[in-house]
Amino acid sequence: MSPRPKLTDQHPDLQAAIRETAWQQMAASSASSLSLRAIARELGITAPAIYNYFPRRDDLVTALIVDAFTSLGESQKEAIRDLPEDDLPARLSALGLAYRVWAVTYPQRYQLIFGTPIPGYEAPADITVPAAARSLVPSIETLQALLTAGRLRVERSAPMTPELKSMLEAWSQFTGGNDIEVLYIALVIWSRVHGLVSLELGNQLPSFITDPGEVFNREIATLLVQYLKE
Amino acid sequence: MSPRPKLTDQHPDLQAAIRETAWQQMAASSASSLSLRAIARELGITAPAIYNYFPRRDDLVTALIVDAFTSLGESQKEAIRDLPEDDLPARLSALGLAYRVWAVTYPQRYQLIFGTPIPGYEAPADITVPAAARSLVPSIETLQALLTAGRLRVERSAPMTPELKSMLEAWSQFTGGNDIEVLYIALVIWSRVHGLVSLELGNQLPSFITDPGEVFNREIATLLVQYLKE
DNA sequence: AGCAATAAATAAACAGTGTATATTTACACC
DNA sequence: GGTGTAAATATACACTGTTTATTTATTGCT
Repeated sequence: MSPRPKLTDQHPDLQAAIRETAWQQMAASSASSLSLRAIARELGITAPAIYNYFPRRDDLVTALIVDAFTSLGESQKEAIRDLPEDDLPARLSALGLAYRVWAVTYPQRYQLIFGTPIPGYEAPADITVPAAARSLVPSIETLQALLTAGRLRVERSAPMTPELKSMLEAWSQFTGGNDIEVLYIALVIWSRVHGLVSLELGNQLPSFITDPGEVFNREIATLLVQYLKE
Repeated sequence: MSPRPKLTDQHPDLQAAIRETAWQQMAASSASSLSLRAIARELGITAPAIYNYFPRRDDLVTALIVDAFTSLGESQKEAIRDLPEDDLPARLSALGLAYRVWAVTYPQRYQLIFGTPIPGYEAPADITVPAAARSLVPSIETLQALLTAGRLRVERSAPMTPELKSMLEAWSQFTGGNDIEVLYIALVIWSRVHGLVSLELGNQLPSFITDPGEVFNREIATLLVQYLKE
């Protein structure tokens, strides 16, 4: 085999092909089974060739994480696209349910983002945190609309310390003026939804919970009861 | 070196020494840096020698996971030991706060249990799930005591489907007759606490949340407001 | 058109991993 | 005191990510 294949012989977009093959292999077994050599074998190239597109394995992993976050963000937008803009409770509920559906549908993407399946890999926070924040946008917008409509119940929370308030205010300045109570509730709702999904996918729920979706659905319904009024 | 060292020359309890060294190395770097060969080097033995104590690497990992769950359970018991038995809100709060303190103190143990840091490792649910359930016992007992004292607010949750009810009843039968609403609330409180801690340790919280403990503390306080009455 | 520069691949090698096999030897027991 | 067993070693295999030097297709310049 010649050291450099003719343009016509090789993949049109090897960079994308590598990512795609990586996803295929992670779907076939688990997120931790990512292997540069295996990807190279599948694509009919040698392992070092990948280094032209991803200087280190970690760069490939980071690219995959961005892919996964994008997929999550899309699914969140999708979830409320066909719902009437004024049915805010329905939209909030749909966002929560869609989070779990996405995670159960693509467990590898979920594990890649929220687990730590790649040994020695440390996610660059400057890339992953904004990507994560982007997928939170639909919930933040919905909660803000609820507050504006006077339908968000904020009085049933414990008081905020000045420290908490100032952190949330910094965040608010960044998002362009969301109410800090909106940001807080978005954060804790996310973490509630995330917590349940994380335990479900990690097989950590008590074995009696044969259908975690049942618990999840009730928790979403309870969220509405706890945080919405009227 | 002779194929078998004299008893006086070797570690008194090699099995324990292997686990201990594994913890040391995971603490030194990360949970994913577990390596049989590195452990063997540290102990002055060869890698295959470990197979006398753990037939596969996964068996060592499972033993470590049990260790970690035991540590978590101890810390939960410890958290309420010195609190008066009748101050149930204080006990519930202490259990929640102790969960995070434990996780932040021993991130490797936490990652080992709830992350998936070991490639290709699949936890045997028949071992890990009971271990996880054991560390839930203190919260379940506290919530049950709250219900008995008429201080648990159960009316602010969404209704249960028959399916959910029957799963919880099976669980109740196993724990020896806890109220199913107690089990449900224990589960969702755990998942709420777990969700926040998981995002904090995974560095997934928005960068503005410079002190996640602040969010956590308010969430524990809010939990008390939402689920306790009087 | 021809030549130099660049870019993208290969080949080979290194250090590391988990694991299987065969071999050696210290210990325990009859 | 010999025998059997158990616990270690030595060796080897197949894998991993990564580095280096080498080769060659493509591109740009004169």
